[in-house]
Amino acid sequence: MTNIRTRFAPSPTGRMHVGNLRTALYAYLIAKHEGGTFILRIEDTDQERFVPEALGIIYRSLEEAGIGHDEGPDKDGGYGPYVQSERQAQGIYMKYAKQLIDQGDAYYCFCDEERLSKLKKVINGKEVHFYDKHCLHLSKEEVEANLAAGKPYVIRMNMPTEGTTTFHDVIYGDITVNNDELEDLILIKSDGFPTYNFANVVDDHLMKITHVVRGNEYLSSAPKYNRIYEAFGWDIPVYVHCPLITDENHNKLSKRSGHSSFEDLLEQGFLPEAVVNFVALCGWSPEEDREIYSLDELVKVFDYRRISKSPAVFDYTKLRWMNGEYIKKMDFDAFYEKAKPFLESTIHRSMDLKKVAGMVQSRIEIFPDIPELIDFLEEVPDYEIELYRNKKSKTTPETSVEVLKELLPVFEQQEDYSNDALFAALKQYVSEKGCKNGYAMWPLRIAVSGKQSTPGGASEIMELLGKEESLKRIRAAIRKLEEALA
RNA sequence: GGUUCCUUGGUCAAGCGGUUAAGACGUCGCCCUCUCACGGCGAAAACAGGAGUUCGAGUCUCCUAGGAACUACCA
Repeated sequence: MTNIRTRFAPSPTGRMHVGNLRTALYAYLIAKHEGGTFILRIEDTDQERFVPEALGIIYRSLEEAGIGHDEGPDKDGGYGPYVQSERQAQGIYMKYAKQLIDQGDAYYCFCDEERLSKLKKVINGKEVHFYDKHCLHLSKEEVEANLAAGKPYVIRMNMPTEGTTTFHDVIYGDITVNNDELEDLILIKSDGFPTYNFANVVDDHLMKITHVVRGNEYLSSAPKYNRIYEAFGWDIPVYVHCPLITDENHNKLSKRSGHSSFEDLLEQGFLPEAVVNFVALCGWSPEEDREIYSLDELVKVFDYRRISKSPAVFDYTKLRWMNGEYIKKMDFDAFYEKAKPFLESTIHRSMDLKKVAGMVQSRIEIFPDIPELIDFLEEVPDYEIELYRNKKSKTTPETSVEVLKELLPVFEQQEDYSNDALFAALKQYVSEKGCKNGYAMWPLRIAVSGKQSTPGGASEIMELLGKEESLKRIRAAIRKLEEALA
């Protein structure tokens, strides 16, 4: 079996779209599953859209995702350079384009914008372009004269107008189009840079890419690329087109959704492993019935033939769930380190933050969930006394004052403010009074937290708060209730 | 408009001619429980429609409908 070589070929124009992340992941998994080579190539042929920071984003994102490349701009594997602008500077693309011209498969085109715009049509509010092969019919002399005069030009592929072209995709099968649908696409732009179409084909061949993994948006143009391969007489790689990832409206996931890029997600408090896991399952499913996979496990089980054809909606809610699963499985110390900033920004009084972290670990899905869960530890929020009314515990504001007043001296005398000791004291009170746990626990919890639900119960909260603050809160609650009931 | 692709519950999806049509998220209910969460158990919820082929179709073919992508000197 030949060595599998796949590549991820982003263009440095901004943040890493989750669709791109998934493409990178699949390309990586396909290679690694077979012990192959994964290559990073930078497609910076569009100077206008190029943003320098994007390079850093690409490296950082791949690293955070754990998707390491074997070859790339920073790791020469003998197929460099791995940046297209550098390859362009070496004249690689022009050399191949000229070969095509010599063969009669491509031609110079001197049409200016004015002429081109006359070929545009607007159908249903959309601009539709087509090129009429005008410059194909230029005589050799005319071409020479134009070139000598320094007239700007592009190089176009001369597509056949009769017959059909078929290409094969592992996911979608055979796709056949009529050749008259094929446009004479531009190979080299007037600034001397290659287009994506051309650079991609040339580089994939030169870098011996065996499996081309890319988004489904290229599916309809794929037959055109086949013509280029054929004109050169090159082997056509295995195509793996991945289905689109869409938003809830089934449109291409865009920046407007607020979570379209890997960086967005990390900023929102998601763990990179969780995002990778989630994105792997967006458009692919394992043979076994299971959801949680580490990257290494994915490498083992990934079978690209199980990639699905239909587009997948990006389910933010499920991502949150999955992130929660990863958080619950985190080693406590690691969790604490990640949670610390959120803990410290909401709690300023002295308290055992590790205990707080422990209470919160099974209750959050992303780290930014922490503050609103524990804000009451810093300060009791303003609350309605109706909170004291609880059907199941059979409590009302009236029963609550009574209980709190009876409990106050108990806790004033209590010296050991550990959870266990406090809970024992409460149990004793409950059994002496002959009531249900909740009858006492509920009002006490409300008194010290001011919230309907809290991470941890009354005694756990009091342990964190300590004696002084706990008593202060109980007294304040009694006052609040008495005033309201008076 | 043209071309291409897609179509199983709200969402991700399994299924590859014979199943009570999995599972997960979400939703709801119950249990556990000092509230909530975790955990456990359970429920509601789907083969877009129509013709064929076949003893038998979610699975194969065709048509219709819906959706999406592409249709750039962007990738």
